[in-house]
Amino acid sequence: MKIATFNINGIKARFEALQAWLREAEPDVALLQEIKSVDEAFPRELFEDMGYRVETHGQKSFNGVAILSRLPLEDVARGLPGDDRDEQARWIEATVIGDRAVRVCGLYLPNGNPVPGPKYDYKLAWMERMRLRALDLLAGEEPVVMAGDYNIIPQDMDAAKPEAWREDALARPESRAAFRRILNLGFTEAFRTRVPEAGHYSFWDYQAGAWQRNNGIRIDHLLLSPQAADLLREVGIDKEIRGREKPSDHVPVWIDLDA
DNA sequence: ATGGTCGTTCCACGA
Repeated sequence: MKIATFNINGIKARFEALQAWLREAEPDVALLQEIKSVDEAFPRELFEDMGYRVETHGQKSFNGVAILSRLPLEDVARGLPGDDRDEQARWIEATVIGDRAVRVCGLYLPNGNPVPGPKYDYKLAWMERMRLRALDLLAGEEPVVMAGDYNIIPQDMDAAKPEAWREDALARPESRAAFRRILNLGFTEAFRTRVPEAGHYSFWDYQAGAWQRNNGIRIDHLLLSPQAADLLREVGIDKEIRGREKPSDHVPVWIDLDA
């Protein structure tokens, strides 16, 4: 079961590039972030015609997450529990029925800038809510994959210029600690556990020729429950996508599970 | 050393 996460930065601007990547990469499951679309405006037929089931959790203009799956989905749930007043569309879950059933969570974690401020407070509060949801999911003792745009640079080795991110919400010690609190529950960060070297990124800013200078950061992650980590076969980042016409500023990150 | 770019929606904001 190949599962990918991809922040597409707007479905209207990206559907052609997304279709091209799906045809080549052939993921069984694609967890999308920043669809920037309400559910009714998402061009679901384009993907259904390619054999994908489509589940969206959108909102107008900003945020929005989706699941594309060519395997059956069960028990779709929308929204991160823990705050009924939170109207931002950043979390979607479903159970994918492959050789094994895998619970997948697609997430778009708040950016949190500027620091300090209400957006940073929201980020940290959101991460605590995510930690509680992760704890619940672990109790099921089943394969769980939580994947998406975490807006977290886990370590300095995950940035080409770590000093440039020192005061940024993506790299602040409190942000990194909140990320580790989730990992420390017993999750495995799939890419880092298989690739120990620095210099692998998933995002390059549109500005200042970041791509051309390889000034990137690694902020898109897949976290595996112990039962999912047992099934891990392979990891990858589809870096070359970033060099194409009309790219997202993120590229797909994926895993292959024996499931 | 600095500024720089997109996407969506509407003429600004978020990243």
